[in-house]
Amino acid sequence: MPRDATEARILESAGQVFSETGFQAAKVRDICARAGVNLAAVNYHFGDKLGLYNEVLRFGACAAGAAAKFDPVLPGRTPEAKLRAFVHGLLQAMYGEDRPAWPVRLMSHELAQPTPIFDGVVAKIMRPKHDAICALVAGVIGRPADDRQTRFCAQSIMGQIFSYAHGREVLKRLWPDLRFTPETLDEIAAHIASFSYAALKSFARRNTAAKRKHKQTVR
Amino acid sequence: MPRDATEARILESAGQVFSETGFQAAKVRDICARAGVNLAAVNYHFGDKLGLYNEVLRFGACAAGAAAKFDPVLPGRTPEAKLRAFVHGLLQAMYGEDRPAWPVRLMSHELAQPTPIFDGVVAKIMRPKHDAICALVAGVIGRPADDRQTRFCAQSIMGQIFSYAHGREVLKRLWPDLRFTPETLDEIAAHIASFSYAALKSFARRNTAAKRKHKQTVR
DNA sequence: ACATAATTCAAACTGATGTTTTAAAATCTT
DNA sequence: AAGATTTTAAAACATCAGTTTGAATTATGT
Repeated sequence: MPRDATEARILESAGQVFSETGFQAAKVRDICARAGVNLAAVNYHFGDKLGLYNEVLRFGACAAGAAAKFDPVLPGRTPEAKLRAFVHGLLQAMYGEDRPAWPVRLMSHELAQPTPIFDGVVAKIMRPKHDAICALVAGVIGRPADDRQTRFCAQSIMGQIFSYAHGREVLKRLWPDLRFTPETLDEIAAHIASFSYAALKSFARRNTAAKRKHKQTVR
Repeated sequence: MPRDATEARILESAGQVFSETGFQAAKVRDICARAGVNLAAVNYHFGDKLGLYNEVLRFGACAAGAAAKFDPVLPGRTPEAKLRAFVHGLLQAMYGEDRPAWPVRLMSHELAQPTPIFDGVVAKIMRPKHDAICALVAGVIGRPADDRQTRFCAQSIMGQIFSYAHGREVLKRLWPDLRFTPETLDEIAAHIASFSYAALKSFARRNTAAKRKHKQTVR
């Protein structure tokens, strides 16, 4: 929500600087220099450094959240296709070529040390994704959406996805050749989807088997 | 490797403070106050703030790495049992009741903004785990250890495990009731192992089927 | 017990950095 | 176009925080 060109430029450079160094270590002088604006502009437009950070975080989270537009229904698609679309949407939002890289890195800092804004980000951005994946998982394994097994499965799927974001510095060292081209993104999404769907199907089989056995013993 | 009581106290409090706020935002005055030592002690014993941080990181990484003692052979066990032992070992190292919580949080900060030390940590601590899980995966799915599919599977497993560490602030908000008791740790390890093993087996089936088909067409 | 070295302490120092100030320039309003 | 308001500019301010200093204290070795 930048109101004019100056604020927009500050917001953009602030996103970069904050994401590189975190809130504390980021220097207002750096941000202003990169934005090509005067030092006082930050205080004038955003009150203080923290005010700017809040705005940046909200801005970045909204951008990322909006990018991961997930059609939870996709009528007529198989659960695996839905899962794959979901995973791909999130990966795209984080690693897409048209996406700036800084919102993800900013989130890494928030994960390490959440600011008060983080609550809102989780509630508005993460929670919907989480609920969507829980519903999808629940449908496949045949358990309620708030079931313990359902949640562990949802965590397993989310964990795989975000490992490519928050574990990128490890990945970069363990697998330096991996490039995040659009094709690779497709490949990763396909992998996570088929990996997870196979696991879910196995759980589904086990669950129905257990249910049948339970029926038998009750009878 | 603290040489005396003062250094040990500084190291301990520094671990806490650094893990709470990251390197830059951590204040030497805080660290010294918590340790109950004079402000100058840090510079006297560790040269400067960065020297202390290096020592803390090395100390924490070693402690965590040593704790995750994984017997990669475990002769006679099934692959799934091995996988479960592996997962449990890592979770235990990160969340075990006897483990201090700060090394994990410190790693979160390093993931967000690696220091030069991080290279060494990955090489010495992460790489062995990664290689071990790659070998295990390779054995199950019937592909080489440096195969692309193998690596994606390894990433999927590692991602699930570390999601409980680096995603804890999200998890805390999305699933506030979850408590990390020893029983829960067992439960999570069992879940990740069976989730992943089911996925791996499915890949194994698909791979052998593809191989057979390939043979057929070649013939 | 003494001398030497090692450690601890309180205080001061220095540079960095967020913020404020005051004036000039630009923009908008009527 | 004139005046008012908003925006930019350069410099100064004030505080915070890592480091240094030199004296006081404690430990060590002979």
